[in-house]
Amino acid sequence: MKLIEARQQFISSWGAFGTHWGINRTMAQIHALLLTSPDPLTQDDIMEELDISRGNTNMNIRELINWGLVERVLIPGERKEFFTAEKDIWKVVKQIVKERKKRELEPMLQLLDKLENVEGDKRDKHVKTFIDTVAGIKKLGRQADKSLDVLIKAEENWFMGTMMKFFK
Amino acid sequence: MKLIEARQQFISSWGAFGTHWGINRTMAQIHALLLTSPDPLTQDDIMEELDISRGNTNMNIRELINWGLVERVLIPGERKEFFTAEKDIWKVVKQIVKERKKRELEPMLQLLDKLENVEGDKRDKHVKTFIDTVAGIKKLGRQADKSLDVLIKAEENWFMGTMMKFFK
DNA sequence: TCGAAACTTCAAAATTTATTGAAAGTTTGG
DNA sequence: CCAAACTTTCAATAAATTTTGAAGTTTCGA
Repeated sequence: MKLIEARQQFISSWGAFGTHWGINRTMAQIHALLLTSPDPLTQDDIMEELDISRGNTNMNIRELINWGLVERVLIPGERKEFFTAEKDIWKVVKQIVKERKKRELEPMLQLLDKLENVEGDKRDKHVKTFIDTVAGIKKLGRQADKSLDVLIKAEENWFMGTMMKFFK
Repeated sequence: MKLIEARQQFISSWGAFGTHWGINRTMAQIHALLLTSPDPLTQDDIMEELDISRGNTNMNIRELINWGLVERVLIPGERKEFFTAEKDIWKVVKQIVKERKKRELEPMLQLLDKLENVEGDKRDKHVKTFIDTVAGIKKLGRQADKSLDVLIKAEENWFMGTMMKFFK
């Protein structure tokens, strides 16, 4: 398979993959493009490669920067801004975990705390089922939260090495 | 907070939560409704509680059954079918991990295997960056795949207990 | 300070995804 | 076997999301 073809397939699959994870297709494709690009690209490069509009490109680059996955690069003597993606996949994973934890897991845990204090008699099976379900999710959620904190701080070699050894 | 209100909030939040994870709102809401329901419900109960159409309800129940999160229950003397959700959250998590691994991670790894065999000279930095990126994702992906296999087979107490102790 | 290049914004349009509801299909009990 | 009760399907519709592109703003060099 030729590079051009392989790269296109990677970009397109990464985009489709992203949509299963609540990330929009274009954002994932821009990320894939930058991940496989040896040098930083300009907004115009990205527009052209992916055949998307200026506005769309701009918005999604900005969003990738918010996620900490892409950064602006200034190239001396160039007026335009260039963009580059973090290539160390372990760092990428940690960054995504960190953001999603903050944006999704933590608010959910806060909500569950509130919901657990529902009024009513636990002898009522409706009340009991509700409280037990919420408590169960909360317990697992808190454990996951702590485990993810460790992952976020860990070095790849240590974390993965230990995981593999540990779980044989 | 009253039960009715708390439950509505739970259902609605679970639905919103689902949309960030590639699960449609209604499917997540039906799941939340069943999770917090002490007894099995019929399709009509679900339609009424969530105020959605018969077709929509039916499709999403079927999808939840495909995911292994909900099952049909036959109640003696009743003509209608009843549905109930697995209440053990650890089992729910394992089931979701198992399905997503199969549906998403495994196909992605297969693709990466193929893409890594791109033609070309590694001294070309475009080729090199592409191969290195793909290889990096693949390596981490394979490790994640194995770790998830362990999780899927594990008991909650063992797994979470070890995680917490281990990572202190 | 000005002008052009670069960047950002956002309302409207296009696309994608979810939902409805009526028709077709099944199952069950008499 | 028939009719009633229930379930499933799917084309049409509605809703949500993404994309566009042109107008507006900022930045930089001369």
